[in-house]
Amino acid sequence: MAQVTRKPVRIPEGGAVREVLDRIGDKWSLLVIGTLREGPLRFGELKDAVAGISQRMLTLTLGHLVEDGLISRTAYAEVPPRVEYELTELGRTLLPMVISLAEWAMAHREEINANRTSRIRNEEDRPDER
Amino acid sequence: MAQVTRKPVRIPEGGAVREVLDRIGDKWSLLVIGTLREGPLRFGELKDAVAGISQRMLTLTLGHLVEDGLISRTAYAEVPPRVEYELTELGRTLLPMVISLAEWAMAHREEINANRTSRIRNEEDRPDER
DNA sequence: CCGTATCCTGTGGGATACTG
DNA sequence: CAGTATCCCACAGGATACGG
Repeated sequence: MAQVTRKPVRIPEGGAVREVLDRIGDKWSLLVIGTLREGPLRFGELKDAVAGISQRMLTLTLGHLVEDGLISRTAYAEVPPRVEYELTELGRTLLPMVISLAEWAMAHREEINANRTSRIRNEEDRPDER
Repeated sequence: MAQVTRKPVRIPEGGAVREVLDRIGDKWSLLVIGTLREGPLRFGELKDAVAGISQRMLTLTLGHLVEDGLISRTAYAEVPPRVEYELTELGRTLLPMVISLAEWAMAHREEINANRTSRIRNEEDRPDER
């Protein structure tokens, strides 16, 4: 997702979709939201739960989501600092889709992989058909 | 979405979600899929319907989606070439989520924008609080 | 009309090191 | 523990021109 830098893009009305996709359609947002479905989590817990995410990206992603009002951030002034992130009302309205998407992903992963590798094999089998 | 270049990323099991998100979570895939909800469309029609997409990206996106078996491509050997794209069975199973997502986007766009701009204003009001 | 081939830039995002 | 600060570059993706 590059060069979205607020182009003119008049976009009749489906623009709203683009706009929101530019927000939650990045590499980690949906994953983070889905991870918070059970309840609040600390920074470190999220880091562990969302496998593969870097500290930097978790910070940034959380920042955006808090900014957009999808999750809330609560910092407890304790000795080892503790910060908890939790879905807001708004964030929770997004949850059903995230969960559906995740389930769809799990259910059809194999099929998609099969499709694409079979197609690749077909192309490789005919070295020069152009 | 950069450097997804098939990292090792062991990811316990939510990896399936990452994998699928890497496919349909790009800038245009969901938009294209949503646009095909009514039925088959020609290349040019898609280009017009998906506001803002470049010819190149439409070609690439369609290519991936066909590869993954989410949409089908039918070329008619006519004088001005005609090519139609249509959701496959698999692709249609994804439609409910895409539509929900789009509706959610339209419904909450304002709210999200309000959240973020109010926050930005707060920061700007205090020019030097660092 | 439907692409494909190039070229080129912006930026997403990882790695690493440092603070309160 | 929970970030911030830098550095850095692979690559998404726009613009443009050409081809069947």
